[in-house]
Amino acid sequence: MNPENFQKIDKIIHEKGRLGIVSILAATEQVSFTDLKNTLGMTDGNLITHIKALQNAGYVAVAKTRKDNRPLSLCLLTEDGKKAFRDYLQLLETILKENK
Amino acid sequence: MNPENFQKIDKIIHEKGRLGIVSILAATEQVSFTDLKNTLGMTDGNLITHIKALQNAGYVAVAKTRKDNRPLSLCLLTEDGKKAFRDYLQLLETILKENK
DNA sequence: CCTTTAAGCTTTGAAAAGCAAAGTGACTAA
DNA sequence: TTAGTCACTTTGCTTTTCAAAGCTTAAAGG
Repeated sequence: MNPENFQKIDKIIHEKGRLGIVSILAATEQVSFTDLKNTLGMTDGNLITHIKALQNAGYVAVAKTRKDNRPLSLCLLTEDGKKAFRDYLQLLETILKENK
Repeated sequence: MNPENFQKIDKIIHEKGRLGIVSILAATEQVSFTDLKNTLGMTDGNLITHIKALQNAGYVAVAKTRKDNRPLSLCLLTEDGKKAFRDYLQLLETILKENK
């Protein structure tokens, strides 16, 4: 049991909602705001707040495009985001192992 | 990738600080306030707040004893707490597997 | 045209959570 | 007696979370 591991947890990714967002982006490369919302069952306001937090951390980039004459915000993980997520998963695994 | 898993995460345990507390208690059965503080490197105020949150959730019990004429608060996981932690670890494992 | 409706975000403000500084109370050594 | 320390607790400030309401653009109906 190494207590330092807990302090190392990346709070940006660790949050429930954002963990969902990042997981989806890690699996799917590029996902729209609306798809994220529907998939995760989050409210608009909640989702955009978390996306902003991920953007501020430099983990997610948002490309504002249009489709069928409607806004279409495409979200994707940056390289930093991918690395942060890999590190996060790694750390979780370590913590899991220690707790068995 | 099952998005429901993220919503299932137990927020009480998921928080960084409390995850540390619960892990230690799961491994060590009974730990004093001061030992928790030193092991986790948390401030007094922060630690007691998290312990209270765990108590309110029914996950942790605190026995207030004395030793060498000083207060000694012994913390331990309740059965509910043990179960909640097991479930949490299980869920993390599932999430980890899905992200590989 | 001009209103209404809807999609797709954004803003906002209230509520909850996190955190450390200051406070308390019981002892203890000087 | 009083200054100090230990072991918590309280307090209040800051940050974060979250959903309701708002904004903007676009199509549909009259």
